[in-house]
Amino acid sequence: MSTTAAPTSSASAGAPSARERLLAAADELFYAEGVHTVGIDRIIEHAGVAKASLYNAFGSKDELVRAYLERRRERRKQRITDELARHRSPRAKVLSVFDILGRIGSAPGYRGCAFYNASAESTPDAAAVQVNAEQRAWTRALFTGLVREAGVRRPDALAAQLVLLYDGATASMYLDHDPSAAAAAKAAAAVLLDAAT
Amino acid sequence: MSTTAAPTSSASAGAPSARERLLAAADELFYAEGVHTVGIDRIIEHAGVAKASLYNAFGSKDELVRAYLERRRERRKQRITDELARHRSPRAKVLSVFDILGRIGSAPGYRGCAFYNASAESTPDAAAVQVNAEQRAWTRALFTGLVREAGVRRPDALAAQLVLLYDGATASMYLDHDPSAAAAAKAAAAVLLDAAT
DNA sequence: GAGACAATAGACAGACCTGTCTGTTACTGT
DNA sequence: ACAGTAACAGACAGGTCTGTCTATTGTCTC
Repeated sequence: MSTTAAPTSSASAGAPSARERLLAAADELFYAEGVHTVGIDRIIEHAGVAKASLYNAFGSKDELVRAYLERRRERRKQRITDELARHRSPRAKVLSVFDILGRIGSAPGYRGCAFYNASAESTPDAAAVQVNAEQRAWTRALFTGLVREAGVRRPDALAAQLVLLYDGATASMYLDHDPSAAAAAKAAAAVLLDAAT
Repeated sequence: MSTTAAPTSSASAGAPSARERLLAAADELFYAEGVHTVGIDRIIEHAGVAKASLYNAFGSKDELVRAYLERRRERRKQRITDELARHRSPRAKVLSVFDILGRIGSAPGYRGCAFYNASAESTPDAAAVQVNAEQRAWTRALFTGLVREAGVRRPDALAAQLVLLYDGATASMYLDHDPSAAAAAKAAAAVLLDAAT
């Protein structure tokens, strides 16, 4: 016991733990090729870790998928809240979300929404479906709050439309290999916002 | 030879051919559970057909997936062109597309875009990805043409936004189990259309 | 130095998948 | 009546997948 660092996170200056290397490998391979296509063996090989370590740390592949998506979810939330803090008006905050989307979609190796993709590959009871639902609820609540702050009469209705643009931009950037969909979504969001205020 | 009906389609009054029963089973099972989850054995059992008949008719599972998606694609095109013929103005035609979407999303067993879902489960060289790209190009061209008819200055830009709403509504209806997303998309489309004309 | 502990490599079981192949049955046109 | 054809049932091969288990190595604390 004593003050030994927990094995689930890296020691302050040491090499990353097996758990973290597994998460990094999962993040890379699952996103690039899909949670179904990528098998356990490729994950552990890429992480340089024994199979028993994976099952010791996560218990099953499904739980590894959950941890992979949860980490993405936290990252996305952080990125959005950080960006929102840089703007004052609710209008600018809403529009800046689409700027983030554009930067995400321009990154090399972009393959669309990790949550949607993992859900589409899974059975309805899988962890991916749960995490996806959580992420969607968070995004919708975010837009609803911002739109309400902007003084829109019926915030739910406009927020739902902004979510449509958000989802649509995500899909279009991926399937059409065209990050400009985010800018189109931003322009549409501006029109809808102005029409509602 | 002579005037024998081709084995690929049913005789005028006879029972459906093995090929058609396979397509019907594929349409049902692939859409409901995913092209990866559903194996060959379940398809042929559901169709009441021998395995050799499947490989004789389609050659591989991937080609069965292609045929399944191509059929869906034709059905969707037909449904939209039929609906468009019932309206006069380009504006009404555009908006009616979202009415169709709402009816599709309200049907029991709706599970989102068959093309996207199959693509997300497949490797980039799979038939699903090709058919998906074709379907997207068709939809985009449809909107572009209608918007041009409506006299919009830059039809491509508005058409891209309508595609965003189309994709977004498809995703939202599925993931949030809420067909009203189509109505929200229709309302947003009306605002964008009016702002552009 | 000794024991505890975490991680290692890798074999293994059991299930599932695609695709091939053999042999049989039923129908259809001449 | 008979040849040709389509479909049938089902075994089989060869591969992949998840998850378990054994046995070994290295490291850290007392």
